[in-house]
Amino acid sequence: MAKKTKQEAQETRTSLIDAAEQLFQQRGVSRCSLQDIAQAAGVTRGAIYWHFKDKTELFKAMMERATMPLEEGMAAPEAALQLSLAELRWGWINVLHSTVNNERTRRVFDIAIHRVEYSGEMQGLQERKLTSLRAWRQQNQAAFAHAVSLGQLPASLNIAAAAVALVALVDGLIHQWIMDPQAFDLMAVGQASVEGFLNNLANKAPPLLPALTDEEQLRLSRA
Amino acid sequence: MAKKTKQEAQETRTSLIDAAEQLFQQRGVSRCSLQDIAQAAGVTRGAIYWHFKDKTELFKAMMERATMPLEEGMAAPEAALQLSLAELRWGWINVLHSTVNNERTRRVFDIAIHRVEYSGEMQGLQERKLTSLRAWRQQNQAAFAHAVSLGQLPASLNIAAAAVALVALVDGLIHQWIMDPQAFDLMAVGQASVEGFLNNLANKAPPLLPALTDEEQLRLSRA
DNA sequence: ATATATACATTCATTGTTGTATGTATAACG
DNA sequence: CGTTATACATACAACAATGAATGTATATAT
Repeated sequence: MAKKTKQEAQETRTSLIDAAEQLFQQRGVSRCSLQDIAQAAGVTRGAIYWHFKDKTELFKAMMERATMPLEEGMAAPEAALQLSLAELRWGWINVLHSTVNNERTRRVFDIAIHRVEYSGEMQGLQERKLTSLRAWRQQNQAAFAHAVSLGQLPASLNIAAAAVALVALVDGLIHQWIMDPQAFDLMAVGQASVEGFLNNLANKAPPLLPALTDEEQLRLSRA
Repeated sequence: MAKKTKQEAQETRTSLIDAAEQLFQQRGVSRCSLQDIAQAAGVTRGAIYWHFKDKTELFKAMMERATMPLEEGMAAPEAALQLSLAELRWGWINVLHSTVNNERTRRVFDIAIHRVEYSGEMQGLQERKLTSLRAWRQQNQAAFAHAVSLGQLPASLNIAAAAVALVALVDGLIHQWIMDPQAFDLMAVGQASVEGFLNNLANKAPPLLPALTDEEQLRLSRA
């Protein structure tokens, strides 16, 4: 067939990624062939092998297209040291907002969570995700440290543990919602949860529950 | 070859599931063949097809063997209505404990989270997971309702949202830890987080952060 | 205007995997 | 003690998917 103009080639590339996004979500990454993707995009496998080395590279391109805007939303590391709690909250709310309102983000989250195996060629992607997670934790921890220095949070706060927990909370909420979107309102519950969490960090109220009983401690110690 | 005794057959079945568990985690479910599994177990594919209908059934058997004890840990639904907050905490701590200390639980969590695609034949497993999640939420919500009726928690509490958040928190912590076990101490952070969360439910302290500014609200409303 | 690189389509060979069919030695059963 | 169901091993057929090789028409550069 005829050679396409550069712009047309870019459109082909885009529609290939679009098709992959759809099919990956529907059938799972390993369960849809390059033939399927090419056909859905209205081209042949030749086009895929022209634009991408193999399925893994196509997958990476798809992920990058969707996660790039989110990564930008995470401020530069130097700036993180100066992040206020209000800015931190704003960052998390933004992530939730784009999860709910951006269809592409939602689809790609679903793919990354449920439709791909992080093994073999895809192993690198898990490490990338890990790096990203650590960056989130670092940023939150730095913001907590800053808030402590301002006297906004108590010095006794375990900022590392708090950062882990907050990231886990939002990550968990997104997971739950992706799996079961009509179960709850992610924006509402998410915002309330994050604010409640931050509130609690400043809270020095007496514990609601007594410590674990001796018997409970004992049961835990028995492997 | 020779026919095995019934006990030997059960041992074969067990070692097949063992081998699958190992290989699924190492290479991902779709990336390891029945040939691989059989070879690792010291038998041939014939043995697999004798004990299981296909790879999906083998996978299900593997999951069930590992999650059964955990599901038992979740009390019966009638009992859930009477669960105290202390018992709720105990249940969560137990899940964390078995995540950290039971190697099989850890491996299967890793497989369920990172090494399998929930599509096609595996779709049913995601729904099973969903059912389980909803049960967890239901149980927590019921416990919160009970605590409200005892005056332990304020009547103004949104118990449904609180249940979602607590499940998300623990689920998120487990996810993070499975992905990056040396990043933090799951038992310590988990226990502190759960207790902090429960504490916060009873807390009526003034908010740490002001409401979102008008400009922030506006930015969210722009899709 | 010509040459060359581009953007694919087409074809082919190879391989891995699955499901099934069949073989077989023996444990279990009456 | 003979029969039968069992617990696999072996062999076979069929397909699906990949990657590479090749073909080709045309944008693009010179």
